[in-house]
Amino acid sequence: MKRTKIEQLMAFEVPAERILVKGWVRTKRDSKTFSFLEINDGSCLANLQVVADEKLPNYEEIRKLTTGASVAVEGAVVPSQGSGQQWELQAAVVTLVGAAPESFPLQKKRHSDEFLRGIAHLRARTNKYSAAFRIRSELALAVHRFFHERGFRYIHTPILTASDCEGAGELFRVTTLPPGERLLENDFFGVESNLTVSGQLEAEMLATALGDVYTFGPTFRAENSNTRRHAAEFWMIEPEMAFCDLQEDMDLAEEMIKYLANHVIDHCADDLNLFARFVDKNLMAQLGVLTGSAFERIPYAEAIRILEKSGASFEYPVAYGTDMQSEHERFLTEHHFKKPVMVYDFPKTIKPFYMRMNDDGQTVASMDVLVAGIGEIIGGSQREERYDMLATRMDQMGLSKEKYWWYLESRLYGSVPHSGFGLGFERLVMMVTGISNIRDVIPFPRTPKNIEF
RNA sequence: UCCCCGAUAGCUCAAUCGGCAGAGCGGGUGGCUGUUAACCACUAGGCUGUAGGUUCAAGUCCUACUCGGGGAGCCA
Repeated sequence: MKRTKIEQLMAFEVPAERILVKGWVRTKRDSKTFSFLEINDGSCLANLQVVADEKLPNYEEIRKLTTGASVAVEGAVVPSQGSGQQWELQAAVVTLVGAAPESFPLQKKRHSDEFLRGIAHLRARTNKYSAAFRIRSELALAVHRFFHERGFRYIHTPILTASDCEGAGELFRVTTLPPGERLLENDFFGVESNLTVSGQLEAEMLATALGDVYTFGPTFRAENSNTRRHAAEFWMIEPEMAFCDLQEDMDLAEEMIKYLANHVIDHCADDLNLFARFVDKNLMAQLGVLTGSAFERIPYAEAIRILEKSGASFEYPVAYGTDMQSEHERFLTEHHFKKPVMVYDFPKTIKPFYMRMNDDGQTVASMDVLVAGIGEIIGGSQREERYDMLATRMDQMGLSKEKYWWYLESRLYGSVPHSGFGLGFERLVMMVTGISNIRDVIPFPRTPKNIEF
């Protein structure tokens, strides 16, 4: 008999004579002559209540089942006599698939996130983490749907690269040299190579061929960051659009965030409800603001003026020409505007070489999207498409035009205005679930000194 | 990397001024009950993160280290 997933069973409209369910025991309650088993198979948040009667030939064994054991149950789906669930499974056959000794660390009680991080191989069996990873899966699907519906092509950019100065942080070296060997010409690629910190430069090449493209893949940063919103390995979504200016870039960023949030609201109601009840009481209100209001758009210079006139006391001074600190970003999005804010046209001195120079010669066509609780969730820009201007900027910032010859050359042949941005996928999952630590939205997170699982 | 906080039973946490190491949950045993964070009784479970130091006496005070959390920087 083919097994029925609990998610499907919960949607039954009429009883069923015989079905097969397989899953893990979440808890067991014993009566005098029978036992209730709560079975979860990961297909949804809900458990299935199984009624196992003492007449079953292996009832002695069932009586000894503990939390964590895996079982297969065959029986009839009937309306539940108790309240709390519509259906229950009247067991005809209960088979123990894998026992769980009393050392099983997950109990039917609340555990701390810190404890669960130490048992990452088991924590997905809890309500909170299975819900988080189901939402993560659903969000990934929604990303592809969003772009597909708009005629974007999904492209795969290299994970191994020789780029070493894209201005996006420290790099993980990749080598096949034995320890101690230092001769780069003997290395696999013959040059220094690293894990990618961004697929943007390659995505630009594809955008100027396919039109609208996006990447969605792993990204690696060797920064020694110890915060709740940084990981050494994370997934990034990077759309890149030909014939697109900064305004259109911001339009897409706003539309995308709203689309993704709405998708989860529409498709993950049960899982989302868990987070709204137990993780972040303000979650639904936050998502309402996110999906229901136009994002504020202000130039960097105006953001600085607002901060200067705010009267708020900041630990770090507000000054034109410097990067905004976390506290400044939080003030803008959480206190001043109370909704997502897009800051654009940053001074050229604090942004990378590839961003398009504005007519004022001082600012570049860049933008950050700031949201409450997370901070910067998107960073993007219109790219410098003018060959001479790009070459000048590379010289000014000390980049090798020889090494990036192909990037520069793309501006020589049919160059077009184009724009794109990077969206941190994990920060998106955090935003939608209210989970406050990035380590809890990645099944097996990689952070400094943490690669055990 | 810097600043702050923490580490006590399998888990979540108590332990007053430095004075006998505690509870709930989970485990085991027995009871009760169409139960649903089930309930009731009994029971086992500890080198208080590691290494030093102060003291008649350290979970508690001091030093170093390890691990964890929060904040900052870097960014997505």
